[in-house]
Amino acid sequence: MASVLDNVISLAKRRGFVYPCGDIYGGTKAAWDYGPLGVELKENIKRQWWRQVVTARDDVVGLDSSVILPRQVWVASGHVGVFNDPLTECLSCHKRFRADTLEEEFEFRKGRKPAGLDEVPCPNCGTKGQWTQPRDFNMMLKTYLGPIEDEAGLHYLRPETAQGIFINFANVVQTQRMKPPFGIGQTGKSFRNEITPGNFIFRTREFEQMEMEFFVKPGEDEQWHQYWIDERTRWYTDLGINPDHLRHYEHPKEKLSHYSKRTVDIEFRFGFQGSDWGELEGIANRTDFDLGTHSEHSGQDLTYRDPVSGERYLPYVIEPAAGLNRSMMAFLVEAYTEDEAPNTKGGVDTRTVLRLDPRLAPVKVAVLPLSRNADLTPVAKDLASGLRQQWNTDFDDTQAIGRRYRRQDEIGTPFCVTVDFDSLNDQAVTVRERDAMTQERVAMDQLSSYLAERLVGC
RNA sequence: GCGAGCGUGGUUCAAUGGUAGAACAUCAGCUUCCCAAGCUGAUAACGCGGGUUCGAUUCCCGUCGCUCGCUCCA
Repeated sequence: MASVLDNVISLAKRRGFVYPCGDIYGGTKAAWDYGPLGVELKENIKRQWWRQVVTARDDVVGLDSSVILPRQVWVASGHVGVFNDPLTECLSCHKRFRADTLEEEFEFRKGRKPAGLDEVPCPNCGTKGQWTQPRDFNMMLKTYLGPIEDEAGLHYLRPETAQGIFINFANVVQTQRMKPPFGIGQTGKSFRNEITPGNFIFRTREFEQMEMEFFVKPGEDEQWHQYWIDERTRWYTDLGINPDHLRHYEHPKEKLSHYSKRTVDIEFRFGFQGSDWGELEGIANRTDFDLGTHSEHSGQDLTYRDPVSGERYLPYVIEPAAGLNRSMMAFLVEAYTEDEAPNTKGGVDTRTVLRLDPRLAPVKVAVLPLSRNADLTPVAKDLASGLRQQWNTDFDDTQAIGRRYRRQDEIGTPFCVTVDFDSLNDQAVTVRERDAMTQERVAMDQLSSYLAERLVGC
């Protein structure tokens, strides 16, 4: 029995949302390319995020920083240390552990340092001393700038977009005259050598983030944290996610990241095997860790001086960090529905409909001549090229009209415009709406304003 | 990276140690065609490499990819 998730994945591949990367050469592990419809959907999601978090506010500005950054940035951020764990694997049960943690725990229990890993039993299965050589698991992707591959050219691809914001904090404060509380938002690709990629586009080594760092006065951080948790949750529900399919996950204190005081995840009910829920977005209180560590490592004073009180402080940071590819998957899962629809044969068909919010739908309007015909086709083509200046518009005159409606339903197109033989006389067309399948006769010269009323924000 | 399972057109399924068959989908034509209609025709697959063999999609090995597990976290 195929799950909704399976159906969504197969629809995404079949209709050109997502393709396996490097397909013709056998593929690349857990990497995906976004097809013509996928890139539209992704861009639409990004645009809605940018609107809510950046342009619709007077206290947030945007940024687009480099993907490749020097090693020192990642030393300061803690990523070189944190993502460089020497891991060893039990030869018996194949569980992996941090080698240094194993030795520390041994010392804690026995009161002395172990002579080597040979002496340490596996915490999982108890087998003693059967370990692989500890290996570095560096989560960051390396590259070398300059033609010679040496240490001096060693750079990392960013594992998060956030650091690009922190190192530009002073630039933005100076040039934009920003005063806390204020934020800097950025979308873009990040890279992590995940141990366990998978679940379609949910976890990949190359992925796209939508992050915003909101700088506040210490002491005001907790209320702003809650504010952004609420704002960001509302964003998802406003774009059509059922609140029952969302939940908040509070990270337990002992599992918090090295930079975080409190983190709350927004999770979506994806319906994965094993655990249904998966994280869409983490909203972290990063305290003054980042500005502090960059002050220290760079030697640049990143404190903010309040011009009224004269007070100097290092702002705290509230970070809503969302995964674009994940949210695209969530919107697809949420939108996917199968209806029973009567067909002309007197039977019942399954009608697959992507009930995407019109703002997210890759195609807004499809223009369909009732049949391929020397009179109808040119009229419909003209109509389509007019609409295309404003909205992403499909034109389709193949096969039967019913089939074309279903095709558009499957990719979530909110409106289909049908040009028929009456149109040639009355200068009007039939507008068919996706969800209710209602049909309305609209004069051609009114069509643009008719659609504009129904495609607000697109 | 390790362990287990799996790889046949776009999708879902067949068959076979003697070079693959169907349905749906797609495309073209006919049909004044409003919810996957009909008729005719067409395109299209054994993941890749090696071995055994007269001959491999089938057996063996390797590799690549997918799924699940190792908690990675957007």
